[in-house]
This record gives sequence, C-alpha cells and structure tokens, in this order.
Amino acid sequence: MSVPDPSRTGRRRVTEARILGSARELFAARGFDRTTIRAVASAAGVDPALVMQYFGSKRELFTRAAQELPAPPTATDADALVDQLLATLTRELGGLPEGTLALLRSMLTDPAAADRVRDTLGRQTQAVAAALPAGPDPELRAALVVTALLGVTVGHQLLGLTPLTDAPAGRTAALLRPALRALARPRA
Amino acid sequence: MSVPDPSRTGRRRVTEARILGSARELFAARGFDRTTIRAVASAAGVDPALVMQYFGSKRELFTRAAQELPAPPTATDADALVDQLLATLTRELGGLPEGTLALLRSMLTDPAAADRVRDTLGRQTQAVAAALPAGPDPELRAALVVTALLGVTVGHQLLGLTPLTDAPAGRTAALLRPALRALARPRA
DNA sequence: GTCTATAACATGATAGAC
DNA sequence: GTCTATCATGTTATAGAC
Repeated sequence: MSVPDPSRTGRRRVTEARILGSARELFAARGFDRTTIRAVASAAGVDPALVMQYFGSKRELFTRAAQELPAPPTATDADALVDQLLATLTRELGGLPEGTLALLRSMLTDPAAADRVRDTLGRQTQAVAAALPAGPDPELRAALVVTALLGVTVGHQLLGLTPLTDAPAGRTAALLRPALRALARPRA
Repeated sequence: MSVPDPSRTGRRRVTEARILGSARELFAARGFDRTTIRAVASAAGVDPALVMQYFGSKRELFTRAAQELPAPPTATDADALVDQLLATLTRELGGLPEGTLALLRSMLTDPAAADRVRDTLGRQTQAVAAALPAGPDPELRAALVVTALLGVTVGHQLLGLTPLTDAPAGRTAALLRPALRALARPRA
C-alpha cells in the first residue's frame, strides 16, 4: 500500500499524456474559450472528472498544454541571423507543435496567452536586436522582423491563406530573405 | 397611430447607435466569446432585452459591429504600391476603427470572423499581386506583403508590443519601405 | 482510482406584464 | 415600446458511490 505500484503510476502517466494530447489538439483548433473539459475528456476517451482530477482546472490544463514559440536566434551577424530566422520559419510552416498553435490561437482573446506570447516575442526581439548590425532603432527593426514573421506564420497556420499554404516553405523563405536583409541592414 | 412618430424613430436610431458603439468597444477589447449581451447593454445604459429587440441575436450584433479592413490598394506600379501600403499602415497604427479591431480580435477564434478576414486579405492580395511588377510567384509575394503588414498591425494594435507602440508610425513605415520594395521586386 | 450525480453559476434567448 | 421574470442550456467544479 505504501509502496507505489509502478504499473499504476505508468498507466496514470499514459492517461495524463493522452488527455494532454487531446487538449493540445482542441485548444489549437478552437482556442481556450471554445474548448470544454467535456470535449477534451471525450476526445481522450476518459471521464470529464478525471481531467479535473489530474489537472485541477481548465486554466491549469491550458497552461500545461500550451507550448512556447521556438527559442530566439543566437546568431551574431546579420546574414547568419536572417538564415537562422528563415530556417526557423521554414520549420514552422512545415507544421507547428500543437501546443504552440494552441498558444497562438488564443493570443488575441485570452489575456494569459497574450502575456506568454508577448513575453516570448519580447525575448525574440531582444535576441534579434542584439544580432543586428549597428544602425538606428535596433529594437524597432528587430520587432518589425519578428512581427512580420509572426504575420506570415499566422496567415499560413491559423488563417490558412491559400497563396501561403499552396507554396513550398522553401520558396516562401527565399522570397522573404531580401526583405529581412533590408530590415536588418537599412541603408540609412 | 398609423403615422410613425419621427422623434421616436430618431430616438430609436440614437439608442441603436449607442448600443452598436458599446458593442464595438467590447468586441474590440475582448472578442466575440467573452463579450456578453448583458455587458453590452450595461455599457450602453439599456436593458439587455432591448439589445435583442434591436439586433435579434448576439451573432447579428457582432456582424453589424464588425468592420472590414481598409480597402485594397489601387496603385499600378511597384513604388506607388509600396507608398500606398505604407500610408495605409501609418493610418492603421494611428488607430484602427473599433469595428475593425473587433474583427481582428476575433479572427483566430471565431470562424465567422476568420472568414471575413480571409476574404478581405484575399482581395488585398489580389490587388497587390495585380500591381506588382512582373516576376515569379506574384500571388505569393503579394500574400507575404499583406501578411507581414498584418503581423505588424497585430503586434502593435492587439498585442501592444512596446517597441512598436513606442515608435512613431512614420519611423516604422520608413524602416519597412525597403523591405516591402525587396518583396515587390525580387532580383531573381 | 474511476465515474455518476449534482451543485453553483452564467449565458443567450423568450414570454408576457406594464 | 420597455423591462421583469424566466427558460433552457452549457459551463466548471465538487461530493460521494462503487
């Protein structure tokens, strides 16, 4: 009794992971508000009360289901930075983790999600600004780089704009390269 | 009795406009799901039943409160196009109509809002593509222009990223100009 | 440990009094 | 025409049976 049963713990972990997976899917598809505990439980094939038992609250479930955006770039010169950003974008356009989609999906309507996204974008902006060659308004230029890429990602992954979804990710990245370079190294 | 009283019709129109204004504010701030008929009525200083009386349903109220994004550009050459897009952006960063904010705020979580935004962005993309100088993938390049600007607008107006909100709109537009030019006229 | 039953509440919408 | 009262529904969360 006092010794925990490994197989039971294992089962619990498996069930918890399955619930988390269903939660990620639904949060990614419908956002925080329109996703119900009932729907998550049903998708995971468990009782709604079990979801509460494991995660305590819908908010807690969302917090654990949501995943941050990719880590900020680490490059130190402009060209490497642009390459790194485009490599990240290419990966993102190939498919973002559902936990990340969940966070992005809710960022405009859920303040908690907005805070997390703001945080991550702020960090990304700082990292980009640090790698930018000398020039005016490094932080603003970095923020423009980050938000422009965010717009492309949102248009592709969340709005499903056909010109973007139809194009191969590599082509998109190639077309963006000179634009990002222009932001990274303004001639003034 | 059979003759409508002008002053009453006028009062009704005034009240309706006040309700619509409150609805725009709340939809813009919280999105469709988190805005309640009760909250709209309270903000407008009327009874919730009156809102239903005038607009029939919450969905109908939202439909009438939401306003499309600015009209697509009409320029026919690349430089004029970029100037026009940046002028529009500058105006947007100065402050978007609340009905438009309402639409954008809900575009990731409300399918009806998503449809309207997709529609408008699609039209914008077509218009930009038509004005683009000859080159490969005009539609894709146009979509990248449109989504990049959308990202900047969202980052500024809805997420409130400080590097963007702190910068004068003209500075932002100036930094974006070479980037948009690079998208408009790829060297390949 | 798991699930049934239900509490406690908020919402959109409606019916009917005044 | 306006508002009170209420309905029907759906939500998170909890208590307790098995």
